[in-house]
Amino acid sequence: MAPMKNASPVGDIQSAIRAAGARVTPARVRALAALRAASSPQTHAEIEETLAQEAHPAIDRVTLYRVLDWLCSAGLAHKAADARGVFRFSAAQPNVEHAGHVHFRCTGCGGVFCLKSPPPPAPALPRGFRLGGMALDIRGECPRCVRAHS
Amino acid sequence: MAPMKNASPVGDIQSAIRAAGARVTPARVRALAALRAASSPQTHAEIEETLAQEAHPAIDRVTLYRVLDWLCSAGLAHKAADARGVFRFSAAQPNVEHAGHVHFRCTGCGGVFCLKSPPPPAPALPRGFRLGGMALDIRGECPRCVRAHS
DNA sequence: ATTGCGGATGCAATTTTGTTGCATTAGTGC
DNA sequence: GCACTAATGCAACAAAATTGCATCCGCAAT
Repeated sequence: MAPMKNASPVGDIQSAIRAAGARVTPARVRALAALRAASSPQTHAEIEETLAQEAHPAIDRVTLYRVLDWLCSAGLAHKAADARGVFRFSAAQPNVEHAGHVHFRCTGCGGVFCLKSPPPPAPALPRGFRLGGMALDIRGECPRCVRAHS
Repeated sequence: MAPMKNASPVGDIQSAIRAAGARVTPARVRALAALRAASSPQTHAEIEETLAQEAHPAIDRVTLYRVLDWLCSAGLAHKAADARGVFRFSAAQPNVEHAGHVHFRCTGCGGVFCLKSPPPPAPALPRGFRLGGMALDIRGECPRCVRAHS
């Protein structure tokens, strides 16, 4: 099993959730704790199984989906599809500002890494086009997957 | 819709399939032709819809899955999960380099436009990371949708 | 503490995406 | 043309993710 190294104090988790302007519920606390304790990006099923072994009341499948999506929209987690096409969730590293830099997505494990590089300037658009948003998607393999793959 | 510029001669496709040591069937020819004509990696559903509009007998959903997987195992196509977790297929050995320009996706009509702008330089990666690909996804509205929307 | 509001949850049902089994069809070499 | 078998089509299945709605509970005002 994955070693549980980075267990966050419950207080940190609660204040992180509260700081995002939402209610502190068991589902959110436990899901975020599981994400932070995990040593690699987890699928919904893996998180569900982890939480099921916790001697607390089980969390509904759908609720877990919604909690995970909320964590992402709150900036507390990242969501990315792995090589099999299933979503993997990982805890966002605290103290990192997520505007103004680029994300690297590992196609092997689905992990998201923050690069120091600033985002590129928007290219010139032809007449009439209206710019909505821009996403520089860098894909590749993280060091661990590079080793495991060979 | 995306313009169909890069249609391969049917003979090329047939010999490519034959060279892979397999039978030349309508499903394989049409699927590979659709992939080569596409201006961006296509999902199974998109390819299916494209082929359905072709006034030929429809190709079964499962057959298309198997054909696409076969094209990949034969080295004629590539398969990769996109950000939504859906597999996208693209023709291998592209005569058209799709790494040499940027795509603009209209959030209104879903159309994809190829911009002339060169892609930004790849940011420096930390040690151990292997760069797989880079996609600058620009979203917004195309001129027609800008007019229709206001 | 009590109460009320609305966000959060649980449950059922549905959609989307992809796979497996098997009988039938059709491409290819002869 | 004929036979052999890869390839197809159909049905059923399975996994992953979403939607609708009634109920519950965190939390702030009282």
